[in-house]
Amino acid sequence: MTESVPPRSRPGPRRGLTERAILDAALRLVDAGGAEALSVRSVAAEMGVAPNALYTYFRTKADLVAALGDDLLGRLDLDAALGDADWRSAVVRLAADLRATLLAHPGVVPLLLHAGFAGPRALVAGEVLLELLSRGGLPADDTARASYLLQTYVLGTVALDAAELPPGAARPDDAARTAERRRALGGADPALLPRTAAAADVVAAYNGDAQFRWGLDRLLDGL
Amino acid sequence: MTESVPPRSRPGPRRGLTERAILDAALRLVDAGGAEALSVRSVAAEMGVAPNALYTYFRTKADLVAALGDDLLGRLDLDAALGDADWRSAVVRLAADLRATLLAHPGVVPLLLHAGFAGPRALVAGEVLLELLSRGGLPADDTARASYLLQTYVLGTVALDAAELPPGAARPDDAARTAERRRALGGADPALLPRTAAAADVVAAYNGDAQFRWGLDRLLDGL
DNA sequence: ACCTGAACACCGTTCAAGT
DNA sequence: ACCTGAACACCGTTCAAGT
Repeated sequence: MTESVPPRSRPGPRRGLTERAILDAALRLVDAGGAEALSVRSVAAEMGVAPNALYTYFRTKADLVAALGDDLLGRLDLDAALGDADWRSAVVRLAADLRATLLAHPGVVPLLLHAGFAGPRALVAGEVLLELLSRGGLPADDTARASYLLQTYVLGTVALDAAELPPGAARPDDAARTAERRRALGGADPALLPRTAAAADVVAAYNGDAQFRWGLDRLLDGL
Repeated sequence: MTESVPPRSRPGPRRGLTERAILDAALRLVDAGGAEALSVRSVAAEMGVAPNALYTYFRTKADLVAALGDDLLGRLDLDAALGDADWRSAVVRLAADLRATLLAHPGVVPLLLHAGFAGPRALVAGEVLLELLSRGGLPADDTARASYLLQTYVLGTVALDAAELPPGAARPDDAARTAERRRALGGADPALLPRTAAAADVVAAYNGDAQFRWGLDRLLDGL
């Protein structure tokens, strides 16, 4: 009998290969294996296409990474923050949302930090933060600087937390966090670093979210 | 006439290839070409040895990167901070030193963020920060959390700033910063992002260091 | 317009061998 | 102990060609 069409491996368009599907596949890979599991070739393999097929949708790998990061920022619930009558709790809500969204995909964090926050979704989120702060009645210049301050705080926190999260693993509980912090102290002699040894217990005893909100409150108190 | 020893390309030990020299070469490459200019092979080429020669000194590239980051933290002037009679100005001094040290080598920043701050030099610097904060008379638990807060702030600031610094270029002045911020807004319609457009001018009008110290002061006020 | 195959100049790392 | 040469399984990207 004559061969019918070979399953699917000839040139030409395919439905199913879209920008959206590529970003979903990329996020899946990063979630499973961390930032270094993301390559043009691994994404292509995940989608069952030739590596260079992706260049129809993204000009370079850097563009793909930027789009992946911005896509994540597009998932923030900006309306929820804008709808909060109290400006300060609205800011806390937005900051916590950003933190949770990024830590749900810790492998993306180093990619995002390297790429910067210049995508369209990032700009919109920044605009919302400025709106919320302006409701607080700060002097105009302070609003701009406070926005920058808040962004750096959230990013710094997320960066440090994400660096501790091994790819593909479940979020560690408090006990695991404590163990990890102690491990990070490594072979260092606790007698030489008495305050560090003590602080590791204190910080680890709070879960990351409580620690995050404590710092956020201190920061808002200073404004 | 008979050939004397070929210049130097045979197996066997060489003086000049040391951990220190490797880190210096690596830093030179990162300074010149950014984080992606750092490869095991590029460092080896810079030193005139075979790529695998480096594996005598570092088990993996990740180990080399971690050592590079920690080496930078070892350049902090901890004694200057400890010698400052006023605890608050000592903290500001240490934070500014850290920021300046990292931004002097912006290409290292993404590497450092990914690797975390778990090296011996990082631990010692953290210990000093805790010491300074404890002089401030905070409750013991707050000292630990304030230390974490300060670290995240400095890191976040540096990460955002470093993402804007092109590798190999001179530190941009205020005019260049303003132009860059406007460019980052890209094709975005300023009418849709009115507050962002206004804030870009405000933030860029301050140099990064003044902005950094403003945030640091707000933060310390909240403690 | 959208995809494939083949190729280019790279990677990090390992292994056997030389000094 | 310290280095080289050669090889392995990878990269991102480009180019010509097929539908």
